[in-house]
Amino acid sequence: MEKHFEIINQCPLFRGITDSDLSTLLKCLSASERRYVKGDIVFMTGEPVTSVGIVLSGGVHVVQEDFWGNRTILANVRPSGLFGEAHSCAGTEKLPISVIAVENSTVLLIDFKRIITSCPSACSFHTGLILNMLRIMAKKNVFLTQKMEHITRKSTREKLLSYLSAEAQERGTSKFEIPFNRQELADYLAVDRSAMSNELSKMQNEGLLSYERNRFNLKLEEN
Amino acid sequence: MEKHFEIINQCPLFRGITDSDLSTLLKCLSASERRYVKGDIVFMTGEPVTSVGIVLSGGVHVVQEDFWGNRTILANVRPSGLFGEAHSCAGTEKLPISVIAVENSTVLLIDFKRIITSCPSACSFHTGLILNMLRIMAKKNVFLTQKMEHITRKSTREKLLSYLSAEAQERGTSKFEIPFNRQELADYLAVDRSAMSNELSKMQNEGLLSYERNRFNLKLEEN
DNA sequence: AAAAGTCAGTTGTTTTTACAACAACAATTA
DNA sequence: TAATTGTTGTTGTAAAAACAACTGACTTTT
Repeated sequence: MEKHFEIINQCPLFRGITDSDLSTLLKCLSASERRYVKGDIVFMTGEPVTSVGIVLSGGVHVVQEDFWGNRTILANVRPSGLFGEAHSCAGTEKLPISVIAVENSTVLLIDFKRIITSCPSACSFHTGLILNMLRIMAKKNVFLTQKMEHITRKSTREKLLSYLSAEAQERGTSKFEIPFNRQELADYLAVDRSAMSNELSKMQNEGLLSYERNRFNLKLEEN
Repeated sequence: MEKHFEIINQCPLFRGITDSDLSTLLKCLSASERRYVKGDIVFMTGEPVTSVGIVLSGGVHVVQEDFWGNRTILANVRPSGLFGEAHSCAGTEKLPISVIAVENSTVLLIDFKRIITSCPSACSFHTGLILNMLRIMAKKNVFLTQKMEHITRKSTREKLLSYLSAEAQERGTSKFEIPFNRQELADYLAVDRSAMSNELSKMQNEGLLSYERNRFNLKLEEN
């Protein structure tokens, strides 16, 4: 497992924990390293999940399969990436998703109870780990809430304005750059790219805003 | 503050904590009770937030105001309801939302740092509190992720199928009831009610599913 | 029992969006 | 430099969605 220490350290769950402590901590957590070959199922839909996973090598997909068998990839997790934290913490009884190895992979599994239960030897790292976990989920929460805010708007225009407005406010200026190209923005807002481009054009004509590539400028009134 | 103990106890943050302990705990947390008159601002957009709030009486709105001043109500928090937990935990520097008293209200504010920092007297409740917080955020996380999964679909049909499919899988049966009426479902999926009703009709005609009021039955193939 | 209210489905119309195809331009690579 | 690839904007068309208005079934209130 030692050879993966670098990867593990990059995982936000272990932020602030030194290499020398890591070994003790992992033992204390009874973390277990598992190998999967391409196509293997790490977590299975419908089953309960009690562990969080960290990809050490290879990669896994978080996928969802609907009633009719249509499969959607929800996430692509790469080395040092975390998965299953929300469900194992929330105590989900039937996983609504599956986790599948997309190539030969190694994964570190940690029983969630172990993370939140102080060990008999009262190792001081649990607290740090729990706080890391808290922060990870809080950030994801904020992210999802913001995105939801944009996506729940009915029209493309409203989605765009909601998103651009939020960017402007976060930066505290009406001139700003966005971290997406058009296709990425369209995917983020769940709309068609060309329709979105079109809507941007219209808004520019109407004097609501101006832009060039990923530089935007929001305008109050028409001036 | 004692008169609000019942309300506080109903807050998921204090789950598992007895009334007799509550008093000690609140003191340890330096929880402060604040009064607001209708229209007062509890948290202000653009400012950092370091506390979580619990509504004791009255009620607050979490609102978002965009660049052009259009206001949206994101949440309506009633007594025993929690707000600000994700942002105060994530360390958001500029709050993207405001919290406003919709009537004369009392609110309990707790500094987030106090929650996550073990007090000198090593009161044992912090751990419980932190775990409650973890679980609250994890559940919200799961909820948001699932909803996002449905809403990011482009067409009304896809949104419906994604949602209904998830319900069926969660219950482990193709016949189930949903906890929404049509208008609520339409709001949840961010689509127009009549258009949604229409789409449901079409799908029933096509033999994909059948329904009556809020009882649904998903069907494999046409049979 | 009548009246009012709620809820779901239906229809027709208008508006919006997706989709497809292409042109202009920029950036990258050979 | 030429060729290739990627990105953005534009246009036309077809499909989908929103919107508005109305019906009928069922509930609750008076």
